[in-house]
Amino acid sequence: MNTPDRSPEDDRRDLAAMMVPIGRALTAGEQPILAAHGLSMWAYVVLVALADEPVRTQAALADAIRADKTRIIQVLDDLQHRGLIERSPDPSDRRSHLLSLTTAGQQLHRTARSGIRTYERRLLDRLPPAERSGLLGALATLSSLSWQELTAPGSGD
Amino acid sequence: MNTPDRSPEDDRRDLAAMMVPIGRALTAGEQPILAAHGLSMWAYVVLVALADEPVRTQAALADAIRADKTRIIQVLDDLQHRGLIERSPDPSDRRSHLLSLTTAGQQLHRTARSGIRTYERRLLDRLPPAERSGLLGALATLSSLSWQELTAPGSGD
DNA sequence: TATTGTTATACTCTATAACTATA
DNA sequence: TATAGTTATAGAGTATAACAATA
Repeated sequence: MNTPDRSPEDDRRDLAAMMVPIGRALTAGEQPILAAHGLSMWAYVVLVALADEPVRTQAALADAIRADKTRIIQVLDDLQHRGLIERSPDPSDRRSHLLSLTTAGQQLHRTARSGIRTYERRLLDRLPPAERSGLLGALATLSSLSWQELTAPGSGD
Repeated sequence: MNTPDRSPEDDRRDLAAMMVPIGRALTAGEQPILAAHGLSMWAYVVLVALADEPVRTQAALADAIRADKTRIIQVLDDLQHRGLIERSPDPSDRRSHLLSLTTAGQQLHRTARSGIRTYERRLLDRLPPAERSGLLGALATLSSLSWQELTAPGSGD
């Protein structure tokens, strides 16, 4: 049995062992920025999800942000009471609520997102340009892959 | 107030919004590989931490892997019962246990790590070379930063 | 019968407090 | 008294089950 070829790249920590702690740090870094606007992480995720276009049901929203439908109810309650989102009963199906941002919600989303971008820019400035653009490109590419492709690549995807 | 300059890079999802789900997927992708060797994620993390050199106390190990000292006890119990690690009482201070891998533990670590690398290689093969090397470089750079530098970059670090 | 939204419950993971044995 | 390891307990976050309203 020969020693397999090892590229220099192989002498590194496992991907998840680097990615997960960095993700935790990013979350921790965003937290005070969001808290300054009275937003929890889930509340911000909801604002982001509704920013592009309204969503027809709470279940669809939960699905889109990979959350449990029971988990976002209190988040939606709070956002609604603060006038940041609207829950309009669908006249054609009174079971479901059309979810959309109010003007105040749109503004808060833009403000919070801007704060997060400033934070991210400061962090990314510590990376050499090639790493910075490679990271952003790789994250975009990986984000576009399905769960199956991410968790079992090369096995019939 | 003018519209601020926006580079094309700014038209993307938030870093954490991409990094955290990818980290979860990587963890999920590793899980069956580890389970095939009877290893939990924490058990694997312990093997990795002990692979380079023994650790003098359980508290120091917990610290090194960012775990609570109470959390790794059952993991250590299991690894010890399976003959993968040794807990040798320190003769000079019988409160503490020197932790080290047995030969079987070293072998299992190498085997599991190799399986994980194969998985990661298949996934990384889906990335263009520049993204792949940029990602690995960026993850290494970011991993080397302190918590303070990651969560509050540019504010006196 | 199935689905939307909701509430109540249980489960998992993690952290805190309290104990023992050594020092 | 302080520390290493352990056990027991409590807390946060999450998912599951059960319910009422509507289709």
